[in-house]
Amino acid sequence: MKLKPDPIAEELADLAWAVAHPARVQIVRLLIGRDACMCGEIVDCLPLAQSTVSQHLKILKESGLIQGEVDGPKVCYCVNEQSLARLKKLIGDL
Amino acid sequence: MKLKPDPIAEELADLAWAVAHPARVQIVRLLIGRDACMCGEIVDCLPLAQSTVSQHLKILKESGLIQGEVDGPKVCYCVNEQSLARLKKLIGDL
DNA sequence: ACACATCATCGTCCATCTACGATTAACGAT
DNA sequence: ATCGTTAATCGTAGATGGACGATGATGTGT
Repeated sequence: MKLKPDPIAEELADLAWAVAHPARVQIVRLLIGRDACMCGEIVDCLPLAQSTVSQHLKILKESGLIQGEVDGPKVCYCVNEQSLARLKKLIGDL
Repeated sequence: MKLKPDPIAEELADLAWAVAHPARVQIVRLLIGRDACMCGEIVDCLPLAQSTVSQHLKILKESGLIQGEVDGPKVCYCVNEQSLARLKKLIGDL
């Protein structure tokens, strides 16, 4: 009767968690819209301190939804299409 | 350049937040699978205390994803198809 | 009225989130 | 080598989440 720990439920929860904050939703949409974006631009677009944005980026990175490429002193972020597709599928299949 | 507070980002974040926990994902799937379910059954299916499950149900209810109908001393929960569809659309449109 | 069952709420504890300023690390340019 | 830029990390503070047991509220049945 008891449900077992469900890996898919956890995967979905983790991905959903990544977008469970307005700032992170905006970051993801920003990256989708622009295809790629430097960290500084993202900071400029949000009413948050640089360190706070960096934390949100870290959360998104850990979820796999986005990835960052170091480009000299800058970091260029873009969405990970596979993870995004995975999120869409898991939600869509609910 | 600054993004304005985005109502849709907040709506998405709120709905995503509702399913940003494995137990809540399992509850939602349970309700989808059974179409409707008493609170007690849900408690029996999860390895959590009754009060904890009740809290998760409250969160899901506040998000709009599920709704509960009082049926005597029991409460029958079911998914709110509209909210679920809304979540799917918001995620799908990302 | 009373006992029982069902579920919500309260109080508590610990962990994590969110936000910030300050600092550090890494790189380019002069 | 040093300075300025960029971004991550550290440290901190306050708020919230998640878990539980205990209690309260509501309704059913005897």
